[in-house]
Amino acid sequence: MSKIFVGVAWPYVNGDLHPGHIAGNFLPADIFARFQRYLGNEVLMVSGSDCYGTPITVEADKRGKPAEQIVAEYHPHHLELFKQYGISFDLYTQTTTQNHAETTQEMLLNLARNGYLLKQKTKQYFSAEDNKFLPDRYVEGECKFCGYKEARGDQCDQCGRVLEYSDLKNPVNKLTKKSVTLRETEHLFLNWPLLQPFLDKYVDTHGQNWKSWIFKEVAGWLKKGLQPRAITRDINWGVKIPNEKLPKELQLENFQNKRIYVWFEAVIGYLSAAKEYGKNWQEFWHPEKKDEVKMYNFMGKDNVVFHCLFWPGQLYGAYGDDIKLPDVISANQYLNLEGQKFSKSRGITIDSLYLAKTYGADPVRFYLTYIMPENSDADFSWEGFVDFNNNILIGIFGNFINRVLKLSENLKLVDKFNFDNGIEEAIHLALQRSYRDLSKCDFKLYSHEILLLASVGNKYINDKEPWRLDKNSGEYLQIMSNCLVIVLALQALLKPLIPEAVVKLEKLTGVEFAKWPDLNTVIAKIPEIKLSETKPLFVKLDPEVIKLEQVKIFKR
RNA sequence: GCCAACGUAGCUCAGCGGUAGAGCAAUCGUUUCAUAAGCGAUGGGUCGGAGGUCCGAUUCCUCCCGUUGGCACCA
Repeated sequence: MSKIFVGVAWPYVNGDLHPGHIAGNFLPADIFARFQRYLGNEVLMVSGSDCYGTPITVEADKRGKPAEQIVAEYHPHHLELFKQYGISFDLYTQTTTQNHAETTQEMLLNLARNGYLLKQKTKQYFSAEDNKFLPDRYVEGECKFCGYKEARGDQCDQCGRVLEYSDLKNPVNKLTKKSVTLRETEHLFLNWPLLQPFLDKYVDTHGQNWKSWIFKEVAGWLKKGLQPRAITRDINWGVKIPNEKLPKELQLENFQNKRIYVWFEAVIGYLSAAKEYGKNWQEFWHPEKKDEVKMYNFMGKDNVVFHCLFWPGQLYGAYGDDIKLPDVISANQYLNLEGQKFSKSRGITIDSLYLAKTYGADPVRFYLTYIMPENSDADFSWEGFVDFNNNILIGIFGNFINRVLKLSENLKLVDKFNFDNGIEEAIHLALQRSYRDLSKCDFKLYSHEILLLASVGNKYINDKEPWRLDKNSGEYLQIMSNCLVIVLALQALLKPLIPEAVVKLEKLTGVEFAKWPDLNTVIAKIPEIKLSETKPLFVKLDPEVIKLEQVKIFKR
């Protein structure tokens, strides 16, 4: 038995999560965690709400509420969503805990002690009337490139360019429209050039386990050379700087109005959440032998550099060889909706909770995996979903289960029978390939593999036409035994993907698999089968659903 | 602008140096055990564009076009 750490990128709590978050982060992580537990490994799966940073304060200002209240409002929404989708976290916490603050400060102090921090002056927008610095998001002005009047301090929404300070004309405070000026401010920086030799080596050894596009992207960053990066900023919402504990030369003026930067702090949640979970967290993060633990991180493509470079760099810089580093970075591209980006403000979205409640968590989980954006952006379309539900999930998979169970009623089953041509091999292959795909985090491939087996089953039963035979004949028993092994194999294979449906299926067949089985284990279960009255596992959808749901998205 | 990824049948994608593949959709045929599901067959692609390397390129190289992410104060 080995230990498996599953860390999922921490989402902001400034709004509800859309199906893209599920497909890109939470679902792959959950399938993987369930798979590992199913293998008998000890899994610790954690994540939590990323509570700090400007997106939260922006939302808070917009709504005229304190940031704490935004967090308090959305965090429970996320918890409810995970419950609905069966995302099996061992702990889903938030970054506002005392434990997280202490862990973050400890890491910062360690980095200072190990000589990886610098103090540097930078320029930042300053509002004289408020007597405070403003994050770039709070500043707007005219874009130098396209003339757009409401360009944000960091980026122009019209032409999409990243803006430097000199690129924004007539900058003003977005909220009060009073003009702002650039002023010098003092911050702590992480001295990345000092950590680059370590990261070159880390990526060289660990990058083999990553998808090639991730590896190439990270290699591109290293090739350009890392630059020092600020780890504190002028804001009042965040983890406080342990200023008095820092060496004199690193102490900051006016530190009461500064906080630790979110990019630096949020990832530390992987470590602090493990501590909060308690028990044997040290065995995950400080194992006696490094290869007793495998550490996996799941995220969207926007987060790659933070997990592939910055996070391992922070860990190594603070703890040296005394800490476990992430092994596998599994990042996904984005999910679009009906060919467009998800956008809450433009209404291009689906209420994730409604989706699972209305259509069932399992059909949605299966569909999202079937189209998972692993190597390129993918598209959720209602036509695609209904088509998948009716023709693939029910037509191929559900229907096969149903017809076999109906035909097998009242049969006396034994585990001595002969496999017909190709059946044994098809099952063996499905078990073997699914194991391989899940181990490599190729979830889409895994879902396709399973459907292939159901398809083999449909062809087989069609060729054999058992309904023409005498139910008491040996040949009938033989055919149905072949079919039932396929059903049991499907049941076993689908456990990490559609847990609720598998529980229903277990009740129908009377068989359970406590551990990921091999072919012989599946065969051995045949005599244990006790069929209950067969009921369909999934609900067929009226194609009218497509239009009804699309109207909700495109009503404006 | 720079660093990367992606662009293959109507749709979703696999293939990544040797005469273009799968699933779904479409058309035709067929079965009735099954949620009118299943099975078989057929049609459908100058593999984003232009050059280049090679006996041979969807597959390697260069450039271009389109989409996406990142580019250090969004994480």
